[in-house]
Amino acid sequence: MILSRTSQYAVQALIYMATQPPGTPVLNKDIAVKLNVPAPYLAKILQGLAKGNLLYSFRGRTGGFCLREDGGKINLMDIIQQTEGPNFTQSCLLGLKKCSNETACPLHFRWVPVKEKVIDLLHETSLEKLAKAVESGKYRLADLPGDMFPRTAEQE
Amino acid sequence: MILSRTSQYAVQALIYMATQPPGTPVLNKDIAVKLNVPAPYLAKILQGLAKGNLLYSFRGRTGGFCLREDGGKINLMDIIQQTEGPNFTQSCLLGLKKCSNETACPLHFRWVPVKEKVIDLLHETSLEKLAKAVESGKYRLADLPGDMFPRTAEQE
DNA sequence: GGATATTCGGACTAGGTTGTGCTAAAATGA
DNA sequence: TCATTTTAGCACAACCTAGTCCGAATATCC
Repeated sequence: MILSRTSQYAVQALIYMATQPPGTPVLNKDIAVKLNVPAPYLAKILQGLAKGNLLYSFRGRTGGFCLREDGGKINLMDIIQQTEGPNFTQSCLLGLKKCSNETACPLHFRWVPVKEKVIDLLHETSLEKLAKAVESGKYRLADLPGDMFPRTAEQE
Repeated sequence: MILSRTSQYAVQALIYMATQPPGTPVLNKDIAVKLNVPAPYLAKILQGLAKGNLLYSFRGRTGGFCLREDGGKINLMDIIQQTEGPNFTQSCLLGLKKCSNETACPLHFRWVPVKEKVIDLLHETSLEKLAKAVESGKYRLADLPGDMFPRTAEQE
C-alpha cells in the first residue's frame, strides 16, 4: 500500500540490528535468516544503506554491518527516503506531477492532511522505540515466528 | 505512494465521466485525450471497471462508456478495490503476511489508526463531490502538457 | 448488405522491481 | 604467504506492471 519491498526489508533489517549489541558487526547472512529474506538481495539493500550513512560496513573475517553510533535515533523517514528516493513525500494521490496548493487536483486538500499523518508517523517512529517493542517479545519482525529471539545464544 | 498508475487512471477517468451529462456514452478516445493518458491502456482499465459494474459499455457506432445510474454515489474505495484487489486495506507496513492485533508487527498499533484515516478518506469521497470540484474550475484532473517535466527543486 | 465506428479480448512488448550468481577486494589469523 | 571469511560491485534472470497492437464482435447508417 505504501512501501516497496526494498523499503520493507530495509526497515526490518535496521530494526533487527537495533536489537543487537551496538558496536559488534552483524552478518548479512544472519539477518537474512532471521528475517526470512533472500540474502543476496538484502546485501544489496544494506550496501545502499551504508552508502547513505545509515550504517557502517566492514569487510573481511570480522566484518559485517553495524548501525552508526546514534543508530537508535534513526527514524523511519530517514530509511525510506534512502530507499524510495527524496520525492516520496511529494506524491499526489492521482499521480499529477504538479499538484500543490496553487495547482491542485480535486483530492489535494482532502489528501494533504492525511498524508501529513503518515509522514508524522514515519518521522516520530525511531529504531530505538521499535527495537524496544521487538525486545519486549510482544511483536514480531518477520513472518516466521519463534526464531526471532531464540534467547539461547546460538553457538555453532 | 499509495495507488498504482492503473488506479490513478481509473479514478481520473471516472471523475471525468461524472462531469459529463449522464446517460450519454463517453468515448474512451476522448477521455484519453482529456487526461493525457495512453488510450489503449485506458481502454483496458475501463473494461475492467465495466466488469466490476462501476460503468456500462456499449459497442458499435454509438458506443462508449457510461457511468451506472447512481454513478455519483460511487466512492474512491469502490474504485480502488476494483483496481487494486480486495486486500488493499489489509496491508501491513512491513509487508508481513499475518499482522493483526493478535500477531502484530512493531508498527501495527501505530500504523492502524493512520491507515484508518486513509480508508475513511477513500470511503467518504464520492465521484459526485469530486466532479463538482472539477466543474468549479478550481481543480485540475490531469497534468497540463507543460507540467510533464516537473522541477526537482523545492516544492511545498 | 456493406461501410464505418466503436468496444472486447487476448497476445505481445517495454521497463522497473525483485532476486541470483560470480568475481574481486579487504581483513584476519595461522 | 596463504586460506578463509566477509562485503563490493557488476551482470544477469524472473517477474510484474504499464503500455501497445490487432483481429473479432457489435451496433449504426447508407
